[in-house]
Amino acid sequence: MSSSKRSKPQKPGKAASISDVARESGVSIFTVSAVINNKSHVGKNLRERVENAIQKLNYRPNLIARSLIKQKTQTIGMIVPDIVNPFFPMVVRGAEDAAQKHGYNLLLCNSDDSLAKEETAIELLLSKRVDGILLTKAAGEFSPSLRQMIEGVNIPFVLVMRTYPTLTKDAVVSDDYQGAYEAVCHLARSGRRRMGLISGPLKISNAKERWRGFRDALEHANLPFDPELVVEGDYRIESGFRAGHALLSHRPDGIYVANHLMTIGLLQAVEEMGLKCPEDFGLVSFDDYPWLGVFRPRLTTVELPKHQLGSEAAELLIQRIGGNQGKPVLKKLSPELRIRESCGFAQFVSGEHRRPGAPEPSTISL
Amino acid sequence: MSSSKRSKPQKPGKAASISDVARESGVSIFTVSAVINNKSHVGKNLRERVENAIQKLNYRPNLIARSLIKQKTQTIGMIVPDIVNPFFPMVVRGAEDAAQKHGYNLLLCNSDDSLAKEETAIELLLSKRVDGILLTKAAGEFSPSLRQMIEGVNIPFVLVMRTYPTLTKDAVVSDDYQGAYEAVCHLARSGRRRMGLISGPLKISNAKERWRGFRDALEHANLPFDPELVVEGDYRIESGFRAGHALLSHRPDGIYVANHLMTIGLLQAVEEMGLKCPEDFGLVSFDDYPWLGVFRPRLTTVELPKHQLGSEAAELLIQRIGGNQGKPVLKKLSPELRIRESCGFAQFVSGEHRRPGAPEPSTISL
DNA sequence: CAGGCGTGGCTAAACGTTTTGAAAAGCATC
DNA sequence: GATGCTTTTCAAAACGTTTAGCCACGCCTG
Repeated sequence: MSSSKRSKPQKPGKAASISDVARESGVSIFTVSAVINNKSHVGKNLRERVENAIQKLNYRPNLIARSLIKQKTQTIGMIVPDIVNPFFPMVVRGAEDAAQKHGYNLLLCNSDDSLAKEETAIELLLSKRVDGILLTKAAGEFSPSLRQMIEGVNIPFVLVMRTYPTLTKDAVVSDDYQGAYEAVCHLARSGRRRMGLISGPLKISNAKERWRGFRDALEHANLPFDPELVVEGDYRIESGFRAGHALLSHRPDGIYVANHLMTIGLLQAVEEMGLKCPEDFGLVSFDDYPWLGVFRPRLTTVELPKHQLGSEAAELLIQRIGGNQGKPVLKKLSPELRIRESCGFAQFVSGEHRRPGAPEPSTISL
Repeated sequence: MSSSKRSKPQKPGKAASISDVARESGVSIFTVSAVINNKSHVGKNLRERVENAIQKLNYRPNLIARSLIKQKTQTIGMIVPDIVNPFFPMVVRGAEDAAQKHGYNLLLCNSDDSLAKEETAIELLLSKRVDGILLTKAAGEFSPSLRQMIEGVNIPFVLVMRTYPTLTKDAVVSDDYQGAYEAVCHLARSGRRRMGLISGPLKISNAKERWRGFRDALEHANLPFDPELVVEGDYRIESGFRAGHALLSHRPDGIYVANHLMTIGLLQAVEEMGLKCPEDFGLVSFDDYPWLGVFRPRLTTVELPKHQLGSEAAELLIQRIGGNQGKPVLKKLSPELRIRESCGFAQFVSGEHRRPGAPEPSTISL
């Protein structure tokens, strides 16, 4: 109750500050702070007084001020190409869950796979002093100045889904090579011979990996690699549609598509051309989604552990933030081949309809 | 170059601060600050010296410190039930685009439609002193203490997609009543008589609105409202599946489903029961998605302007942050009926396949 | 030459926390 | 009563900005 030296009264519209609480309960700021962070060395008596004042004033510590002094914001920045691409929500969710668990929040940015937007986003995140950044890098190099910035300031980065040759940072990716390899091997096992690929942009690491997996699987199966049967798309629906037209005109009997959106485009092209899957060609796609249950034919896919990808990346980042030094780590998560109808491997396909949530009809964990 | 009184040297691992720049360029902190915020009153000479120093030190203003003094973080919090629900990514994207445009960032939280998680999230966002909050409210009341907190601290909220009776805040929603009304009218026009509804949780405003639209459309069409033909789901796939089984056993000849995920579940039930759409019943769903192009039959849907929903909400919020006082606003955005095959309104369905990106076969803007 | 005024720059206070170093208080021991 | 040891409390410095208030200077005006 006694008046401190320079305590100003709390303004009406403003949230209470720690000094308001101190004044209200007649103790010093230090004691209030101690109570908040419940340090042991506060007397029962005072602690109660302070807690009452906190209740009464509806006090809530200002984390901005805390961030300033602690030099930690408990926030991590996450940059994805586009949250609307159905691949990313689950990754973001995984990251958010892990972040949450450790008391971090997620500042989300979309780069649209544009280097310029990516740079702007990173600069902003650095200015906001996030504790670390999860980055699904757009294709292309950082500008030298940004690069210098990144090296200079000492906050950890973890690359998600895409590695980058000249960027020696931690990365959490799916084993895309393996996924593609198994997918194509499976097509070969089901009797396909003229194998086509709708690839992602080869400047992006995972597209390149899937391309390599495709190629090596052909070699392994003693099948020819025909450049005519490889079309590069950009991971979007429209490009899958165009690539589908281009590819199907060469009559492959097996197609592997490197992501879900392009598969949607492809299937539209397929219908337009009056072709049938799996009769005319076998199909394996990447990424699995709940709504695939409604697609006909049921798609054989290589499913990536999307949630895990996000959560492990966040966990790793948080470890780094916590001071865990050491060489950059490359973590590869195993994809999982889910065999359904579109590959034409009939014996694997159970006739009964699968209830939602029930186990997959056939699953090969790679 | 001259030594200031109490300037400490920059530590190696740390990012440069404004005082480092001041020392480097031999001016006061004030001048550096003026240059950064390019105030007019700085001489050309000094300005250049300062800019060089900024370059050299790779200086980047600390927005945390700025936030502390300006009492603005240039950050808005956004709480959605689950970013993995395909409805929300586009809404979030809309919000992010608008936020970005005005120099704000998005702090994203998932509530899983749980009141507890929602409260935790709001408290955290308030502590982090976001400038405003975009909220898709979970069903249920705020706890009194949180409510008091929200009223006390003076930051604006904008409700997204869902209003809430006892919460007099701004809201941006879709006109769900109208959307449902038109959907059901359309089913009636195409000759359906026994109309069924798979509804969302009626505690959620938009589910209730869609329910009302359904009921009134029946009345308008002189059709009976049969409680047996109304099943309440929870907006998830699984519930659509169960609701589908329950509903179809009563043989409706027209079904309106209140969101996309439940439609997926329904379609699985439909197949399992060996029924055909649109032969056995007409179907209209809510929300449109790119992958619907692959669904058969093509779904007639009521599309919501998802991106706009997010961006208008963010714009409104930012206006409020900017000090725009006034009564709470309720903004309703018009949905759009996209007629395809599933409603069985054959004459509207063009035979040719629609290319991606091409205009919809038939669109009725409500 | 006094007074007024714009220009360009500075000092210092403020924002709301954490934390260091020290002091006061309580208590047992010598 | 001095000494030492804990326990409890405090005042003040820091974090990196913005900004109000002030001052020195030069120029014009009367």
